[in-house]
Amino acid sequence: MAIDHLDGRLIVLLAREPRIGVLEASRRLGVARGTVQARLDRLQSNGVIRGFGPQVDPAALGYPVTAFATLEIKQGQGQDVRAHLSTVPEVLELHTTTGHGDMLCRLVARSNADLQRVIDRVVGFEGIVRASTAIVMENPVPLRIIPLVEQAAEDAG
Amino acid sequence: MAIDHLDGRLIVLLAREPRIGVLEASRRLGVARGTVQARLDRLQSNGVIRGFGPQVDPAALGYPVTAFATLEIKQGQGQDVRAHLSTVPEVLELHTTTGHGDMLCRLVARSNADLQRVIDRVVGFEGIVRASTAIVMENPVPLRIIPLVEQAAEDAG
DNA sequence: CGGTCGCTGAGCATATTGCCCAGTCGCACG
DNA sequence: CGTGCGACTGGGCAATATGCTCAGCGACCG
Repeated sequence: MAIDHLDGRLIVLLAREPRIGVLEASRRLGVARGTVQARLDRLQSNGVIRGFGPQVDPAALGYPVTAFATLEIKQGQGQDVRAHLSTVPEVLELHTTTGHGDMLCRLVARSNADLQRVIDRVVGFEGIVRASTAIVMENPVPLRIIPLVEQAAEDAG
Repeated sequence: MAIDHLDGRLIVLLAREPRIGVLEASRRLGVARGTVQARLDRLQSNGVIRGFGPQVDPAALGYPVTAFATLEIKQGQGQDVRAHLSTVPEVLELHTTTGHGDMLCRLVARSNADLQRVIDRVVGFEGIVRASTAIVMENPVPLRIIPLVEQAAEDAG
């Protein structure tokens, strides 16, 4: 669960240059190939590295509009709402939260007009009392993990 | 920018089994290796596939608490606030939005108590008028892209 | 009709992988 | 203090994948 400095360097290296293989990574890090193999295996079985799936840009797919919707759910309808939302392709992510709303979801759409269709589909479900949507204008900090990995590596030595 | 059915199958295949190479992918898809190579190159230069970086789980790194903070910014302080937030490792993502708040950011922390420290650091900056935080309890739909890719592939043929 | 484009199937040299081994080092434990 | 364990090293090996090239073929378009 805790990662050391070498783990941190490995993850950062892979994040920056994903195409390099184990051999090249071992050269960059100055350690033996077997070490990199072992570390990678451990990080993956630990769950620290969940996988190396392709990072797809919804905008390039034709969905340039992103929005966050805060949903208020009728008591006891949580399960149904989750099932409903998971069937909507434009729902990229769904969380249940504390605070004003009960759920927060990330949506994408083909345009602002299309966003209306998506929202209608999202909230067109009994159990959702109210929805409040915030459209994303800019994304100054795209989803990132490197700083946190470096932090974790330092904390652990 | 638009993807066809083969592109869609390729992306979905890579998302499900990232470790397979070009050759294995061509076998699974029933097309020639060169075709897969060409499609992959095109998808990457298109920006549809941004890369194959490791997907790191913050929880496994020791940051099991996720929260979303809505920030209200003093007029004209946007740039400074962005720069400030980008220096905080626990800020995984930052968006500027329409609606009640001006910005929405995703935070992680080592515990609920640690979240207080993170929030203090985030809002401890002149220019941030008010912050409202929602702690994530469950994540019924983790960040996903496959359904959207399938949708896009069908739309385009 | 000619030209272009995408896909196929193949070949080839090179690089990488997965797997094995013996040897070294640091360290905790008895 | 000695022992055993775990991690890392450096090497070797067969099998596999890669990057690259090529000719052929069918579809489409001007």
